[in-house]
Amino acid sequence: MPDLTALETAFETAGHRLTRPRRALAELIEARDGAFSAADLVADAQGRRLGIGRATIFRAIELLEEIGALERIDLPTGEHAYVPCGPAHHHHVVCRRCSRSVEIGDLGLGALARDIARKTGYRIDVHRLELFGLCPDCQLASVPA
Amino acid sequence: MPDLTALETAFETAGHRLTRPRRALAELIEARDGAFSAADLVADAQGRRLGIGRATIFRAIELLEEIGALERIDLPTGEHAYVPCGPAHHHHVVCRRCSRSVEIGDLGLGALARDIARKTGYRIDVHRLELFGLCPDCQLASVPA
DNA sequence: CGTCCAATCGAGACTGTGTATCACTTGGTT
DNA sequence: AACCAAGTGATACACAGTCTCGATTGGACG
Repeated sequence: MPDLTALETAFETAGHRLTRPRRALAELIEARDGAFSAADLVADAQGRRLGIGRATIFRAIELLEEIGALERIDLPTGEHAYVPCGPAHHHHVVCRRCSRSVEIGDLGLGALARDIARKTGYRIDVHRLELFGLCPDCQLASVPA
Repeated sequence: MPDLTALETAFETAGHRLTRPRRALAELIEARDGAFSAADLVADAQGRRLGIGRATIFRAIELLEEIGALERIDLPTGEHAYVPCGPAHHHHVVCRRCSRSVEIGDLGLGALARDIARKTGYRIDVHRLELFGLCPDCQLASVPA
């Protein structure tokens, strides 16, 4: 059973069935190459008449999130988006135009969080850093001068 | 017209009318002393039979956010919460039990963002850092040993 | 390779958050 | 006191995400 994409493999290695809808969704997500909303995925699936139900799409997203193959991003608008990623602790830089994103490592944030814990007295369990801007391509495209 | 709370003052100085519903909401928010959801505020208002419409509550939250007197927090659960704050750039540490929160300054994050921009080639416009954990009080309360 | 069943699915009802509309009210200015 | 733009409440609406349930299926096992 070769030719499994990263997300398909993620389903399998986490001990979940590799069903037809899940394969199709993995493909759609990987074809997007960047952050996407649940609505994007629903639209993609409907557009290709794959016959995949809305609930299945939300369930797949939820599952991939639990597995750690997908992470939820909170856009500045308040909407949710999801971006494929590896399981290690990291953060994302998301292009606000094309939604392509890159992972960045911890970059000293863990130490910063400890520092903040010490100063505030809080015990910090979770931190989230998200950065938004323009990717190199979109910078070029938006500076016609 | 003395005795204006911080949020009431925020409405006024931003050039908006200080109406009865807005005063009441400012009071409710300040009484909460921490992060709250829109639903919390709706419940508070209904509980006190203030006769304030749902739409008015959402409009007040939106307005306070524009003014910079309130900031939206994206909880790890995906829900939205709001926390009163000053207009300067800062971040929040939120207690996941009691929702009380403290502001922290930039703490070198601006420099970190520039560093990330250089490494990734992205032009970074917005960054958001949110930290969640237990405040000192809730740590005490949850360690009965 | 056929059986089997727990995992999964699709359809559609439902909940909750947030927005839009519109006729009515009111703060605050003159 | 009069005026009117800003604001309000009721209500309908749009959309994200969840739940239920009967039907389907992946893949394990013989």
